[in-house]
Amino acid sequence: MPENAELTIFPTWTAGRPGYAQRIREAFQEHLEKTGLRLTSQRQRILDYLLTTEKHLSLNDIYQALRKHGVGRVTVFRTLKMLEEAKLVDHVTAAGGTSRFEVKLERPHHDHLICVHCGGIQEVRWPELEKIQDKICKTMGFSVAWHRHEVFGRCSACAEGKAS
Amino acid sequence: MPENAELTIFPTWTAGRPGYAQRIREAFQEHLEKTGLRLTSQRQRILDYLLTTEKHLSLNDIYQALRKHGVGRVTVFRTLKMLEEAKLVDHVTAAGGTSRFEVKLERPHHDHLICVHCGGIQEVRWPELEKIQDKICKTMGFSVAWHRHEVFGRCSACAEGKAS
DNA sequence: CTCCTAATTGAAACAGAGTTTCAATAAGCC
DNA sequence: GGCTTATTGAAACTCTGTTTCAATTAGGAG
Ligand SMILES: [Mn+2]
Ligand SMILES: [Mn+2]
Ligand SMILES: [Zn+2]
Ligand SMILES: [Zn+2]
Repeated sequence: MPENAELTIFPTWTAGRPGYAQRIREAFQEHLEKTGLRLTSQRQRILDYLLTTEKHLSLNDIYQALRKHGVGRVTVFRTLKMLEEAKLVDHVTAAGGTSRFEVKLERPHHDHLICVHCGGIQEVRWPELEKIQDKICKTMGFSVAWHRHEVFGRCSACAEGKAS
Repeated sequence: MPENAELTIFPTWTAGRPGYAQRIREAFQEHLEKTGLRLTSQRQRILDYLLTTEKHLSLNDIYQALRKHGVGRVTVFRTLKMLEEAKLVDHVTAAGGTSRFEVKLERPHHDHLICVHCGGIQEVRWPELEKIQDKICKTMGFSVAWHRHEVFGRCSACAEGKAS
C-alpha cells in the first residue's frame, strides 16, 4: 500500500459549492469572536489548506505542508482540535489508526470504505443503516453520541487487477 | 472514566461452552505445528489468560498480569499478533484508541457499544444492519473483507446518573 | 499610532502504544 | 546429552498525540 495513498473526500465538495470557502471562513471568525479567541495567520493557513486540498489529511500532512510558512506542529494540533470543537472539521480514523481530518460544515455525516490495497478512501451515506443502528442502541438503553463505521476491503479498481 | 473499566465480553462465553478452552488450545497447537513455531510457557500463559479472564484486554493489561510470571511486554505483543493471524483472537479499538483483545474461535461476529463515561464495552449483533452494509458496498463495487463498527455514547447505567 | 495585556506560538520535553534489534536462552529433535 | 533454530526480553527506537513555558503577537484602550 502506497505511503500516501489517494485519499479523496467527495470530489469538489468545496469547489463545487459556490461560496463554501467563504462561509466556512465566516463561521470560523464567528466562532473565534464568540469564544474570545484571536485570528492568527497560522489558523487561517491551516483552515485554508484544509479547504483547498480536498483530501483526508493527517496532522502531519498539514504540518509538513505548512512548516515552510512557519506553522508549528503544536499549532496544527491545537487548531484542528479547536476546529473540531467548532464543528467545522471532523476526523476519520484511517487504516493505520491515525486521525485524518476533513471539513465538515454543511456536509452530511458519512462513513468510509477503505481499500486495503491502494489505501483509497470512498465515502458512503446509508441513512437506512444508521436508522437501524439507532433503533437497536435505543432498545439496549445505550444513548449514541457518535459512531465510527469503517469497512475495509478492495475498491472496484483494485478488485479487477487481482495482483497482490 | 476509570482506568480499567469493566470490559466484559459475552459473559460465560468460554465458561458456558464445554470444552471450549480445550478446543482453542488444540487449534493453537495445530497452528504452531503448521507454521513451524514452538510452544513456550509464555505463549501458553498468554492464551490461558485470555481464556480465563473473559474481558476485552489491552496488551498492557495482559503484560501487567503476567510479568510476575516472567512474561515480557514484547512477547505479549508478538503472541497477540500471532494469535490474530491464527484467527484465534481479534481486537477492538477501545475509547482511548488502544487495541483490546478477545478470543474469537467459534464466536460469531459482533460489534461494540463503548461507553465514554465508564469505559464499559457492550457487544451487539445486528445481522439486519450488516446485510444492508453488504448490499450497499456491493452496489458500489467494493468487496468487503472486514469491518469495524463502533458506537460511542452512554450505557444505560451511566445515562441515569447524569453526573459528568 | 503606541502601549498594554492576555492570547498565542513553537521548541522541547513528555506520554504511551507499538515495533525492531540482538545477545542470551530454551524448545524440539537427533 | 548435545545440536540447531526459534524464542525471548531489555533496550532502543518510531510515531502520534500532548503538555509546558518563555518569547511573541493580536487587538483593544488610550
Ligand atoms: Mn470523509
Ligand atoms: Mn467483543
Ligand atoms: Zn483500491
Ligand atoms: Zn457506562
